[in-house]
Amino acid sequence: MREGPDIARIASLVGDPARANMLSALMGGTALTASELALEAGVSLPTASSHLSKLMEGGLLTLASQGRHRYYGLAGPQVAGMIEAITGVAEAVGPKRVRPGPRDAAMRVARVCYDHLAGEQAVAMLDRLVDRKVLLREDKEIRLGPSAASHFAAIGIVVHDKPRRPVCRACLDWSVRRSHLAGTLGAAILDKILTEKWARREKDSRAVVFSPMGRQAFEKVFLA
Amino acid sequence: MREGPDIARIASLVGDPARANMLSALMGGTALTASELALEAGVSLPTASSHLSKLMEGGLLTLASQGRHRYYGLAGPQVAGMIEAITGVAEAVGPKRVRPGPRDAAMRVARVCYDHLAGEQAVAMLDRLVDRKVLLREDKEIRLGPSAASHFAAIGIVVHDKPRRPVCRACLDWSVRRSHLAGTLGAAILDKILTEKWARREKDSRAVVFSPMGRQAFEKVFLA
DNA sequence: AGAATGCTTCGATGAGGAACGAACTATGCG
DNA sequence: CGCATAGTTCGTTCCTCATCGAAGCATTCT
Repeated sequence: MREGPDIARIASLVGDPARANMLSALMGGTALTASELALEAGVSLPTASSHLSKLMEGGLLTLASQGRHRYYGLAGPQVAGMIEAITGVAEAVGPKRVRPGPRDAAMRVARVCYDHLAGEQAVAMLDRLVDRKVLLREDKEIRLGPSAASHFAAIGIVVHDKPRRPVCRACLDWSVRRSHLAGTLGAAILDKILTEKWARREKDSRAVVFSPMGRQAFEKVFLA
Repeated sequence: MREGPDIARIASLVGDPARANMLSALMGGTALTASELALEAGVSLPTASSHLSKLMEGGLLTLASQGRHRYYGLAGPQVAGMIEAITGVAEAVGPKRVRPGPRDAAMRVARVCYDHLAGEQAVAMLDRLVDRKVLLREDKEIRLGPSAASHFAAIGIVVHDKPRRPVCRACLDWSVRRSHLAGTLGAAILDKILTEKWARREKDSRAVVFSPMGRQAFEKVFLA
């Protein structure tokens, strides 16, 4: 019998369909209320509430009470990364994917991963930033290059030098199976993409759809 | 209700304690037989077999049949990465590691792993044997060195040159996270330790407790 | 205050699945 | 061939846990 971290406990939390749906919904990055999550999961409110307390107890969620609303969100990037990893395996071993619908295609191109961008676009972006030595990829770690601060400042992104969480993190992309950029920098970039209206979030999905002009702007700034 | 890859299915496979233990055991990279995995998981053979077919069906394992042995291994790096991710979260949110009890401490020092010795003692022993070039460590494989036969013969251990199962095998130690010696040689050594009464097995546990004199003898022979 | 909304707790029900013993199949050994 | 080892399949038992309705708190609105 082995011991160590109780991985079964965590996995079984994700292993219930209702809870898995809730977690997937929260991968969008926005905190949701119990009722919204109940709807996402397709269960009644009491059932959802029970699931949510289990997820809380398991440390996978955070809770922000605002008046009579209680907003549940993922506990952190590490949890998000775990969900992505599981999603990747599910995708890979998943039974003969029926033809991916248009929404799946959009998801593959660009989607929200917790608080940063994922998908082919995101992977390409990280590749290019590393190519240009703005970022330095070291094994599994990503660090800022010497020119990083000025580079991002020119775009209008301030890179905090002492954030609570890492500026850069590699996050494995389930659709491309290569890393994309997470961390505060990844979050800031996604924020820019959305506030500049280069892209908009698909309703009720994690997909991020670029406008033709937005794509051009994005490519000019990040893929040049 | 959401669709997409069935993450709950995958997570629930990992979510059973027995299966989680098996997968953790396989994280060492070496494929293991059903009986070994049953032991690791602390369940009976039929139960283990049932779990293994579920893991196979879920696509998390590969199977290599060799004669009447069936070696199960992780399906690939992606699966390993997922386990790592889950382990990371479990570690992070895991309840304030309670101080390991006396029996746990004993387990950490020396315990039975299927039919050979594991724990700090076993890891130290393998290190020393490799140092002295009695055994040769090649990547994940372990082979007999030129002096091995005479060396073990002197101790009273006959090394079969054509055994049914490998003479040497590396087995990852969960407490030390390094390899110890398995295979028929590992089994023979454990046998010697017990028949010489250097140590006795703790009742109803995998722990192996050395007597003061037994420890001296063991160290003289294997750690000199 | 009273009513309405958002959510949790309680209790009962039911289904899934984890467990093992016993019997069966397959491979290897003498 | 018969015996031993490795593993699977079958059938049964048992228990966990997901589910929902009803009732109970809590917060805000009027």
